[in-house]
Amino acid sequence: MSKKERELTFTEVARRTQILQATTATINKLGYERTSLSEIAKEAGVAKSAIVYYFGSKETLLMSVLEHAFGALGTNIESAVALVSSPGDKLLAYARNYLDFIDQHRAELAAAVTIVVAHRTEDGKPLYLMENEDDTALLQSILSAGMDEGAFRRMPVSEAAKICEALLDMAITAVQRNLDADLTILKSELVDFIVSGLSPVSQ
Amino acid sequence: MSKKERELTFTEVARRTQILQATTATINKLGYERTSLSEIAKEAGVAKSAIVYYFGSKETLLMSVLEHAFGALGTNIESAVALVSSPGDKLLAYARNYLDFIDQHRAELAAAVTIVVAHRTEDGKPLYLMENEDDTALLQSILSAGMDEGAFRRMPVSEAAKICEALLDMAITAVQRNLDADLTILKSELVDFIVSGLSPVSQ
DNA sequence: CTATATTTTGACCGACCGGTCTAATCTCTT
DNA sequence: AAGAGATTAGACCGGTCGGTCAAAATATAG
Repeated sequence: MSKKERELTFTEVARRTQILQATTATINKLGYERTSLSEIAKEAGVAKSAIVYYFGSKETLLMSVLEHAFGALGTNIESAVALVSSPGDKLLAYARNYLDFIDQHRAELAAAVTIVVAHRTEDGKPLYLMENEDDTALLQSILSAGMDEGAFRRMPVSEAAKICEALLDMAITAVQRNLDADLTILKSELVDFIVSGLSPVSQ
Repeated sequence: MSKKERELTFTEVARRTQILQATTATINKLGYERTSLSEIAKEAGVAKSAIVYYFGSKETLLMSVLEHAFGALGTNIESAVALVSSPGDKLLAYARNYLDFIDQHRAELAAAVTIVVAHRTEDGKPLYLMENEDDTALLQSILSAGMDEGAFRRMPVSEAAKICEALLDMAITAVQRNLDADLTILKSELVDFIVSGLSPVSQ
């Protein structure tokens, strides 16, 4: 029963989940810089070497937190967008699901964004400066289709997508500031501003 | 001729300027995490202890970089806004000066924002999560006046100001990604989006 | 020139980091 | 029960960090 044969043993899954959750909690409690392997181990109630045993390195652990959080967010949005057909509705579904998901998964996303903002790759670059076009592919296709059929005003699709993402991400920043923040007003105003900013009849 | 009597000796000003510039250069070259006192000293061509001699601590040095960059930005915007009278014109002056200043002081602002995003205070909180309402006081007053006279649509002033700031800050992120980035399109689209998003006749 | 204050340096310190290693323990299979 | 592999804990390592310190170098003043 070696590790190679069985992909995931019971204890392995349990420990990994436990450590991932402890990592999220530690990041939200202490911030990125103070989140050392020792602190995560203390939070999880295991030895520091247990973390390395299950994740190989701190880097891998942090990337696992990212995959967990953003993977769920992406899946959620994709299925929500697929339920409607017009670009206007798709954009609304995208924005509202994005914001609602943040609202409902505060700890995971706050920790994930803390990592994205603070973690550096070997060459010293933070992850948030390395986003590629693929990350906004769905949004870009919605915007592009909407501009073609006149639902949105004409503007460079790449810039429009970045603007929408930047606005939606404001909700995560708000949660980072205060995990219990009331997002009601912000969510509503962000959706309104995006719609208004893309409106073809404005001015 | 003690330091207490004379506020700023000649060599003191020169060394401080030299070290501040070396700090900016090192941050943009190596990123925040690798910017140690040793690296800054190497870049400046002085001993590590000379930095501590002139700035007291790394923390104070980094805060000095911030004051230098954001102080100049704030002054610039304030005088530009004061030149026009209508809220619509003031908002345009605010946005365009903000973006042009970024365009023309890329190194200083990229380094400053890198610090704001990555540096942690004693309690582990990053500076960008500690912005207070005062930072957007001017913008809020412009937006408030514009809503009162119907130049902008009605919406919560605090949220509107945060949204505008977030959009304008996209230009700094672009510069952080690439110090030589062409900001022409982004600047223009950001101004358009802000105007469009605040337009009272949209929908 | 001498003495006094300022500036500069490099060796050094304690703390903490991510990660390794070894030995002990636990959990199965037989 | 026994042996094998999986799991755990804790001591330990090399390296880097921010910062200190005492001495050396440099200027300034009388």
